[in-house]
Amino acid sequence: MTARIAQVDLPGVTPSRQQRSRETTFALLTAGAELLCTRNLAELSISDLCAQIGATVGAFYSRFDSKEAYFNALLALTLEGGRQELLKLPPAGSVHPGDLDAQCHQLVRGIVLWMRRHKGVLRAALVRGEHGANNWTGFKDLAQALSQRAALLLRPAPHDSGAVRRKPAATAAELKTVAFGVQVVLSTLVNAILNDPGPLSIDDDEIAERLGACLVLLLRAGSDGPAPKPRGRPSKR
Amino acid sequence: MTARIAQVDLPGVTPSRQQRSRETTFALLTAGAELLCTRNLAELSISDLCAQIGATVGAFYSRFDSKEAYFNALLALTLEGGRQELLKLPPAGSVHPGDLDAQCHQLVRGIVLWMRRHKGVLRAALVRGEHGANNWTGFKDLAQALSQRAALLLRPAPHDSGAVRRKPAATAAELKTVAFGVQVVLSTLVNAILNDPGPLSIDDDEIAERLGACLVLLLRAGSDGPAPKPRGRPSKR
DNA sequence: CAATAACCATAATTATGATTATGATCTGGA
DNA sequence: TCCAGATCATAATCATAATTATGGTTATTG
Repeated sequence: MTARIAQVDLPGVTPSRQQRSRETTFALLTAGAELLCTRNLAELSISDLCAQIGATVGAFYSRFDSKEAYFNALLALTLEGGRQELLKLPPAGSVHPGDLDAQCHQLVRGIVLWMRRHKGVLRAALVRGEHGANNWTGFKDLAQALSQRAALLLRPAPHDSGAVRRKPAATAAELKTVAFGVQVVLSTLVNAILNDPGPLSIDDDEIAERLGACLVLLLRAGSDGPAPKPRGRPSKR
Repeated sequence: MTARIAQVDLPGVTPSRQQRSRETTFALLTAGAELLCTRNLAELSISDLCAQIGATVGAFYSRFDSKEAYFNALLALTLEGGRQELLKLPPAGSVHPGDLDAQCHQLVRGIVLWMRRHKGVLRAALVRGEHGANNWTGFKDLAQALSQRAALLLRPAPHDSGAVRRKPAATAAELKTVAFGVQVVLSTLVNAILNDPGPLSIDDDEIAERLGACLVLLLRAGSDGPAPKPRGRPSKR
């Protein structure tokens, strides 16, 4: 999404055969991402969008099959960028146990920075009610990938330090703890983008601090202590 | 919202002068809450809504000024009910320090149960992009009230046990910690309602367990240890 | 430098659903 | 019981914005 005015090959997007159309396609996508910081998807009319870049609806429909296809493309590109960027966090593959704290903070901070940069598209996508699941699965995939990433924080890669004090593989319970931690972190950020309930907003650096710390607490509590004391009957999932 | 077919006096709602209309008003509100579990607000057409209860659009518009007024009323009633219900949680006003754990769990569980029961309206309200702030402020108020409530958990009411080991009033830092904890809990639940990202959904009892435990961790960490170690420059707010 | 296909602008068309107009039918108080 | 509202049903409006139709303009290619 940054600078590559390269081909965009996605369903519902007419492939460009000339440089000109590649540019309008790109311009439309970029302008949309920008405008979605203000309006939501329903409020973003095709003609507004086109006016923004000095084009007309005719141009739009010669590039995209429909408004939905357009937004799907925009979202797909955004998420793909996110995958690229986030899955290299935290940078170091193997860490010393003591680094858990720093690594968590770094991971969360990376997520926050990415989300800030894509507020508009993310909000629009998250708000889009029901419809085809095509939409939300992309998020789930990303979240799951992040979860796996975070699991590595807890249990460094098997071939790591010589010490063999812990089993190399994380237990199922630990995996669930990690997944829940990621759910909490992402949910808080998503809600900050959607509703900004306060006290901390997505643009406060402190939100990254606190969520990082929160993740540390959850991971630690889940890995040494027993599972959070069960009450009531067992739940599903 | 439960059984009182009493007057509903809200802006945009025409006051009923006959029993009949009181009933249709109530039926419309109830049916809307139900239908919103499936569709979102945009997908809920007035005629669908009316068909649902065997009425027609004429009836609707003789009760409500507009669709927006209708939903505002629905939301207002829902939130009012929430205030009534949630602000009596946790039941005991004064608690022993050791009860923090149990109280947190109870508070969170209460919130979860309430949210489950109002999924539809809550989702619709949360999804409603931008527009007049009339909407979201209701939530903020509730969240803030909950926050104060939670603050009491941390620091029991001043006139409590004879022991004077802690200052009776919570520090500003502690209040912020509490507010953040509430933000995390509510955000996770809101996102569970909106997007159900997993692993835990709003209908899993385990989500209440884990969030309760999470709240405990956050409160404890914030009240004894120093604030989460600051890195980078200080943030706003 | 044509000729042909891409590309795009303009001006309809269409679909949807909220809102209103109009007149019947009901209700509660006298 | 009877009637003046109150309430509701039906059938138009209206507004909005997505989508299409049509034809002109621009780029590639032989």
